[in-house]
Amino acid sequence: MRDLTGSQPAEAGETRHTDAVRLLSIAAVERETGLSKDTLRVWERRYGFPTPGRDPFGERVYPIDQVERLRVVKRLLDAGWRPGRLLKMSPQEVEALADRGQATAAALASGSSAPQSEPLEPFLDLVRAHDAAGLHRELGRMLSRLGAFRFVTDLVAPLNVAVGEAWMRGRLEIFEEHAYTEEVQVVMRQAIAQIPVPQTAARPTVLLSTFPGEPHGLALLMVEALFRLEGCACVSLGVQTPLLDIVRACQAHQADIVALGFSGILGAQQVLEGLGDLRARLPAAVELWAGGSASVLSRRPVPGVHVVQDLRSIAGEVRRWREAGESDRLA
Amino acid sequence: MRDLTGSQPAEAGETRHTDAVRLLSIAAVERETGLSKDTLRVWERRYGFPTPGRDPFGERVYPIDQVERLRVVKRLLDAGWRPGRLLKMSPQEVEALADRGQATAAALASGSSAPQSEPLEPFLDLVRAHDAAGLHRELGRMLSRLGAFRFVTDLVAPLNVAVGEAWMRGRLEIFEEHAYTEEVQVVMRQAIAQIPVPQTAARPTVLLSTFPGEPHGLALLMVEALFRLEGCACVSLGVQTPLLDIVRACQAHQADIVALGFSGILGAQQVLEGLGDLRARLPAAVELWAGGSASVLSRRPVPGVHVVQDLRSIAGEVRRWREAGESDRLA
DNA sequence: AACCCAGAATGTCCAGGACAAAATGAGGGA
DNA sequence: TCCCTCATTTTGTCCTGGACATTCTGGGTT
Repeated sequence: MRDLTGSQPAEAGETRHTDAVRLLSIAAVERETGLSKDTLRVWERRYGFPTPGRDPFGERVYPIDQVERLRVVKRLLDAGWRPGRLLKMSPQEVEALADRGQATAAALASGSSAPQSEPLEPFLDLVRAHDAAGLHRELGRMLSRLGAFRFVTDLVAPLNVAVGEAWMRGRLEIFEEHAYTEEVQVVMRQAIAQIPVPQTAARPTVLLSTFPGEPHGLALLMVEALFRLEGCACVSLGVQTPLLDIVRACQAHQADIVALGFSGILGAQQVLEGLGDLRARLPAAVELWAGGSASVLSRRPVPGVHVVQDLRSIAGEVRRWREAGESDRLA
Repeated sequence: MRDLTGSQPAEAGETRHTDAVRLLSIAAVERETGLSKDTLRVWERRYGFPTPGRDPFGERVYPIDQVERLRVVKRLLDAGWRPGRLLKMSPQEVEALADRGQATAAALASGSSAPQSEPLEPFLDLVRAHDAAGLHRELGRMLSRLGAFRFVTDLVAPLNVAVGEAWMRGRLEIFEEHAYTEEVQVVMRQAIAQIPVPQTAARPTVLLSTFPGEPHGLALLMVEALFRLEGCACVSLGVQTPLLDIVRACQAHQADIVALGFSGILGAQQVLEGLGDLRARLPAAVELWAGGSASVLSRRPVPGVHVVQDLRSIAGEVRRWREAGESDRLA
């Protein structure tokens, strides 16, 4: 493997070191940005950006700042912009756009659908202060104060957005984001453990997972908590389950609903193709729910796939399922 | 979109629908098997397998049974076999190999290092029965009965090996392994939560993570539990932290020990280079511990890296650190 | 306004060549 | 016998440049 992202031996010398840290191979950029190698090459050919250098073997090496710009571009792409325009703009213009674009998106998220989100700054401060214990304590406190439902919808969800945003802008180190995720996960699992388990075989039975390539599992925990609060039986497969295995698991567990999370790292085409494919393989009686921050979901509906726009709507949707199912099952 | 794998509407007729479920695009095969598109194409060119058909646009379509065979091949590949041999064999030979091949490695692992393991079969039966609730209950019971230490060393560790091996042999579906991992993770976090937190700033402070490309986080939880039992302060970054961020986190958290897990997914060279590089970047006073099932660790020692062969030895090693540190700090 | 269509834009696929990294195996000491 | 070294084979990833289905855009028409 010719990975230049930091696996050089220590003896390689300082220059090499510095280079290794600042330069990424095309595979690494694919991992970091979610843009496929094909796309990266064709952008270079067509639009003249990115402009990677070449290593001694003639292979592309991407400077870290171009990778960061690519990340922003990816975000704007998801927001509906088109590459032809974005890639001809100067880095400053792109930055400005990102600021503006996010402002509207943030307003949309916190203004209309999150009317009374908790103040987030104190938590971000704890993350930046590397105070894991303090973050844990404060999250636990908020869990007790708000209850599991509001904890998820009013605190964790907007906080995730804020942290993701800060990370994308370079306002947060990767390790800080990792530590945050870990701590939230601990508290989320604690929250789930506190939800009483229904005595009898509960319906609907919900199968939770993500597609391969989608490593973001935090949202899964949040959704699991909300389903559990509604008295559903949940089976989580963790992240990155191959499609064929989701089908098998659905059969094995007699699931009524398959719920999948999408963070936006997967390409639009991959998401749509995968959902369509899965829909075709699942029995028609099984509902397929998709949610998450990936904007493809709301922009292009997939027949037979139920898009959950807002965490808060899960309760209502479960009620819908129960009412619909009742009449079906009686028939 | 040229997807033939499942985005057909249900009304498209039976034949069409059957095709959609039976044939996968190269992107779908990549998703299902984890083999890259490049690899799939080059195998076809070199070894004559797989032998996908072509759709009306000249693009590869893989029959589902070839995809299944590719999944078996991928498993054997991970077990150390080489494609050149595997792909020239008949499907039957490959199947036979999947059964036989792992017997040796498994005997080696479970025979010597787990002298008084708890009986594992009941747990494997629960996994195979898809009884998540039962598995949860029994694990919880064992946690109470054995205590956290023996729960980790005598039950979870050998159980992980057994599950991994069962999967290798094709005795366990991927989704069953996923469900198992998820359930164990829940109980492990519960176990960790029960360990009392030391009042004062505890030493050593341990930073836990894995390298990029190493997604196996269960072992991290087990190690965290053992460190916590020894009264250490733990900061877990979750999996896949870039090397530089490990260094930064180490600095930010004033860690005394950096502990990394290796499952064997990463190549030998990547592991050794990464460890050497990290060692060079960390202050000399910070110890670097590496553990896990990756065999490289025991075969080739890295100067300045402490290899932890057995989970049971962590307690003793922490004691060693404290004693050594005491004299250092007094000096 | 609603609809439609030509042309531009865009992502994915293909072929076949190249080559570094990893694995293998033979040969030569300790 | 065991271990190390070095040449050879194997194997995955990257490259170039081309093709094309699909989606989007921007008129023009009903």
